[in-house]
Amino acid sequence: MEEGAESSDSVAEKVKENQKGKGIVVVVTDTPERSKNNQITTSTNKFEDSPVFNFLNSLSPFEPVKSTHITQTINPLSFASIPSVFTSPHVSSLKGSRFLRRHQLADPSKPEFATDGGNTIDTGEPTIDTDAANNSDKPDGNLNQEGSIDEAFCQPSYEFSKLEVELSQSAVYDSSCLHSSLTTSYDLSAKHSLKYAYTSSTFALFIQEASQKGLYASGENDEGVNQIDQDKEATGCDWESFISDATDLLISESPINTESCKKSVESGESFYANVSNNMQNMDSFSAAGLGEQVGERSTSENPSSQLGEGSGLKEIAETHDIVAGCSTSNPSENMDDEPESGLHRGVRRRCLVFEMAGALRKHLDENSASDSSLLMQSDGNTSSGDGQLIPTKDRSDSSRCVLAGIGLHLNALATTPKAYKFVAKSCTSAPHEDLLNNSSAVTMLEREISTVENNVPPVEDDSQASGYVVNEEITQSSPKKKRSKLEQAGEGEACKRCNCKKSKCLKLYCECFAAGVYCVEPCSCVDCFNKPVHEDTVLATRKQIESRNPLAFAPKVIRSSDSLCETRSDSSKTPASARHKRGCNCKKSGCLKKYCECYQGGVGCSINCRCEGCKNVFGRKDGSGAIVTEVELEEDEGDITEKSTVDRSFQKTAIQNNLEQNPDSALPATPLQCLRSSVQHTFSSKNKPPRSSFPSIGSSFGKTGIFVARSKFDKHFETVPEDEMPKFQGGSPNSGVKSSSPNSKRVSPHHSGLGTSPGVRSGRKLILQSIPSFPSLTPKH
DNA sequence: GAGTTTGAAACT
DNA sequence: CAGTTTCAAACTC
Repeated sequence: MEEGAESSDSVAEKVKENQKGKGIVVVVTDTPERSKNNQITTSTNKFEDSPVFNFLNSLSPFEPVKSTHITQTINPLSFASIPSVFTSPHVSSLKGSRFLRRHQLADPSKPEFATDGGNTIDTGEPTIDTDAANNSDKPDGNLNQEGSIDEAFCQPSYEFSKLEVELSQSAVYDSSCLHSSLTTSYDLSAKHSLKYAYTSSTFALFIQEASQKGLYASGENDEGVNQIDQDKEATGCDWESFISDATDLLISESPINTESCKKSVESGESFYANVSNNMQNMDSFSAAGLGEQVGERSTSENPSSQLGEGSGLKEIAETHDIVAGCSTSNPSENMDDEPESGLHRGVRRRCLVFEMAGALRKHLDENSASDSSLLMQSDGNTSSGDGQLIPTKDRSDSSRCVLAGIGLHLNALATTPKAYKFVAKSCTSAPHEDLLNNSSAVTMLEREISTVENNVPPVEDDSQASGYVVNEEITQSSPKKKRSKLEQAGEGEACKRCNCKKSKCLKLYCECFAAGVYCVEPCSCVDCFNKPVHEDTVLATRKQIESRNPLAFAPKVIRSSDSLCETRSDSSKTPASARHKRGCNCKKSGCLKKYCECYQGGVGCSINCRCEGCKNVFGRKDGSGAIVTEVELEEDEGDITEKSTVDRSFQKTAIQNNLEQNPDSALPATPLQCLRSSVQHTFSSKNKPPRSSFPSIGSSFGKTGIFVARSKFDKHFETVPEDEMPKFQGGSPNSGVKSSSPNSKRVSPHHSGLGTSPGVRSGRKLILQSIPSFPSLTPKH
């Protein structure tokens, strides 16, 4: 295998053989561009002739290894191992210190692709040695970096905004690296020029084969690409802007490549699109993983890498160049292809960038990623693969967020007016801050949704829909709502969230926390720990609280039967359908003020209540109002359809009863609306939904993973509104909990939920199944 | 906006 | 489980 001594021809032959063995190579050679390959080979030959090459050859020991690696690397499974091989100093000699740095940066991509890259390069041709060396170096660097990356990822979503710029930059940088790695790995002998030369279709084919062979990395990339595209269309605006900015910066930085970059960018999209199309098979997860990794890398990016905040675009540009060089392997080669390389670079950047974005999104969307973990694991990041890592990272946000808020958030938001407000706030709020806030808030929601989806496949669609809806609200409708609420209602609350000063927003005192939502700007809390940054803390606290009271985050107000409403609702006062799970202890408010959770929730007091002098408009404990007994509840449960009616009636009654009300409240335009509408309507009373109401609703969902169900709820809500709720509770371990309430308050809903009406519940049962997602909330377990 | 009231949550 | 304290929302001025 010692190629150094061998003539270029012999080397070429070997390369061919190796390529064939790989299979990937075959594809390349087969491609129409084969001529290019020839060219490349010639170039490589030239390169071989070069003193540098000779020098490298003199260092032959490395080369042999390369060849060996190649074979090994071929195995898709052997990702990690390969990289180590080439940590030779050669690279440095050839490329100089600069490369070293970059390598690290560039490397990140390799770890993922490392196997491929290493193989291709090594097998490919001796000339490539430098590249291989680079690659080899890269992997190591990557590994190290990855560790740092993880941490970076851990950063909360909201912080993410801060990092965005850096990320975008770094992402670009990384992306280029990734690309290079991909291309290199696949190109093998063909080399970079060929890669670039390849049409997207060929490339796609090539990738496909590779992917089939087990080149997950490629898959990841592809997905990333797809995601990117999607992201562009869907969410991506921000990302795109970021990316574009970054790219622009980069481009500007590297005058040489500017045009090419632009072109590449343009073509790049299509290119990736093609690739993505071909690659769709790949696990989305893997792609996500890449994105994360990339992002992480970029973020974590070694300081050495220089992307450092201020550092500069220059460095980035350089890195790009370097990366490009790496990918192409030899500067000389690049020289030939420079324009292309430039283009590719640009493409890479952009694509990568998008990938990141896409990956990130995916993470958000796809939290599960269990599968992806495999891929990720190959990296060192892997842990990411674990639910944990994922959560920690962006996803962390998502997952964790989800965990933290999990279903609760959405539920709460959806159901509770506050939630609604919350969303609106984020949307409406001022641009910058709002964006950030929104992002965080949205992300949480999305994440939750995504998590829910992940956890509960069936619901996915719904959840997604809900998620989208939420987004829409935020972006579009929310403002209106906010305004309307805020203005009309005149309540500053819409914007406001919590004002915790001593609880650090880690206790149920905090509405946000109770609702399973992170605190946002509008919050005037002090020393707030209810933020993505402190996800761990939040989760831990949650667990604690839950351990004490499993239903702590469950909805306080349980809607039991609608039928009751109808029957009893006649009193008009009773939204009998719903009851506070624990009941109230009002002594002075007469259950006529929001101090009373029952009143707040728009429900009548029940047996569970220990209130004194109850005058609850919605129903008195004594029974004057509509008090629902367990039996009644159970009976009520039977009718799903009734629920809707009940809700309506309840809403009406609530509205009537409630002096305060926001017209808006009644209108849940938001995606969550459905839930809200049902719920809110009940509360329609004021703009603000009673806090309890939110948390209760949201919480119930959240923990159990109900969240997911929520989407269904929303949809079905009308048809089978309450049933779900009760079920949850019933399904939830705690259903009994309520009963445990101090006064032996029993939660009627509970009853209904549990055993009741089998027929109706079938649907619920499904939901309940999804509920298990609850664990998902605490992926950390 | 500051202060008071209120009752849930948390603590003992 | 009961009593007390802490807390933050709701409310009042």
